[in-house]
Amino acid sequence: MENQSEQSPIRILIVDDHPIVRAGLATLLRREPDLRLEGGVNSAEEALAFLAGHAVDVVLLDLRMPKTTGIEVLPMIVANPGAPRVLILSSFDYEEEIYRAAMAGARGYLMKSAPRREILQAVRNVAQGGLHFPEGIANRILERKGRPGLSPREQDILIMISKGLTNKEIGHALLISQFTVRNHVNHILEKLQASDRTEAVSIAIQQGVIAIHS
Amino acid sequence: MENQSEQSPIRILIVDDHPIVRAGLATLLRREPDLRLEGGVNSAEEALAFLAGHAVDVVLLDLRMPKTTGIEVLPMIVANPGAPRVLILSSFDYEEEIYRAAMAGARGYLMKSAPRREILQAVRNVAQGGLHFPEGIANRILERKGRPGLSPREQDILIMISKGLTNKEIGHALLISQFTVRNHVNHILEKLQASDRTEAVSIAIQQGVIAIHS
DNA sequence: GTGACCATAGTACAGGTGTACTATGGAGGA
DNA sequence: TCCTCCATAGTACACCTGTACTATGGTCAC
Repeated sequence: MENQSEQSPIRILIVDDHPIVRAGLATLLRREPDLRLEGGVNSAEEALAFLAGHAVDVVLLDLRMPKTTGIEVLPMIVANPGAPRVLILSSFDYEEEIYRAAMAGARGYLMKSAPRREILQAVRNVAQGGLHFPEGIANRILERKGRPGLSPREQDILIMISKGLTNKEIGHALLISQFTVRNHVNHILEKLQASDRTEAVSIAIQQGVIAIHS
Repeated sequence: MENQSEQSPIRILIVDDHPIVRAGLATLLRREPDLRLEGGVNSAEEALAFLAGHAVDVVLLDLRMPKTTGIEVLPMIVANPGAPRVLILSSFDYEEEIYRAAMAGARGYLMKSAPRREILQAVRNVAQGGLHFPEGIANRILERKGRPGLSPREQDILIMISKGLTNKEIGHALLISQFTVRNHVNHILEKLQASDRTEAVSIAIQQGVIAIHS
């Protein structure tokens, strides 16, 4: 595990549902003698199947994919000892997403808009056991660590708020009192530092706390 | 303008701030004998500069870019006669974005997750003067055509709503009465078919009517 | 110039929201 | 055990919101 470039190459799997991105990464990685692209798949399911049959050092994982998302397979990939290191590739820097990825065992986080040089550096860095989280993001994660996250109940309620339901309607739907709902709402406002339910939804979508429903 | 593949190749410019995506597209396009990649730039400004000095048939344009966005340069690219055809490349299918791109003169709209085959087909289609909007999207645009869009004033107010301001605060900031603000809000709710201001923000972010502020 | 839309301003009222409290019971960590 | 967090439930009150109206003046297209 010292100088990989003169020993065995770093074996890489790309997991991304965008053919263009897979092709771009493949082109980039193939130029490097110390890196070997073992495969590219377009879903979380295929990634698990591939990993069952191939030895891989680093998985480049897209977070936003149809069906099973990157954040969902991440724990399954890194679970057993000797598992590949996972480097997240994302289009966004939604804090919540980065935070969850870090907590779920990702070894690094890269924006797809990163320059080629940084991508190669991150792959090598992660392969050698390092962590690669971009400048500033680490700080933001630490900031967030102090603040508590939303509880499951609070998340449920926030999603219903984003759909325009009133406290009374939410209480009815969840079979709890509207007063309880109001308490949860107040906690949500505190935690997100929002001044009202509308700003809370805005912040939550922005931070990736709740998904943008289509 | 008949059979391009046996005459001059289709000249292409890629405008995208993601190096990986540019590399992937370049790899894809270079394999095709009837397509010629003239260049790849990473911002709207560079695109205009490039187009001033090079003849190009098709521009592959990313909508989401830092500084000037794709939607902003689009009119500048297609303005003069003999201008290249523009094919939008987006990561999303936000209706509002597609609609605005179509209205601003784009000849096609592609998701980055589209298969390679479809991308090549779209490029050739657009180069020959055709339109390439994916299934379903055309219908959704037509549906939307019936509905009026938000007026500039309404957009201003919606953005302030998303930041948690009350009607009174918005009125004060915009130097108008809170009653006027309330009227605008009601029009926003009608137009977006939202049940309250919170759902309006949720819908607006989802549709790309207002940006996700960072 | 007539109609359509936009931006402005107002009134009246029912009902929802946010704040500030108190309170209980369960789960889990130190 | 004690403390914290979570989920639950309630009261009281000031204020905000959404609805339903009316109304005026400007712009722009037909």
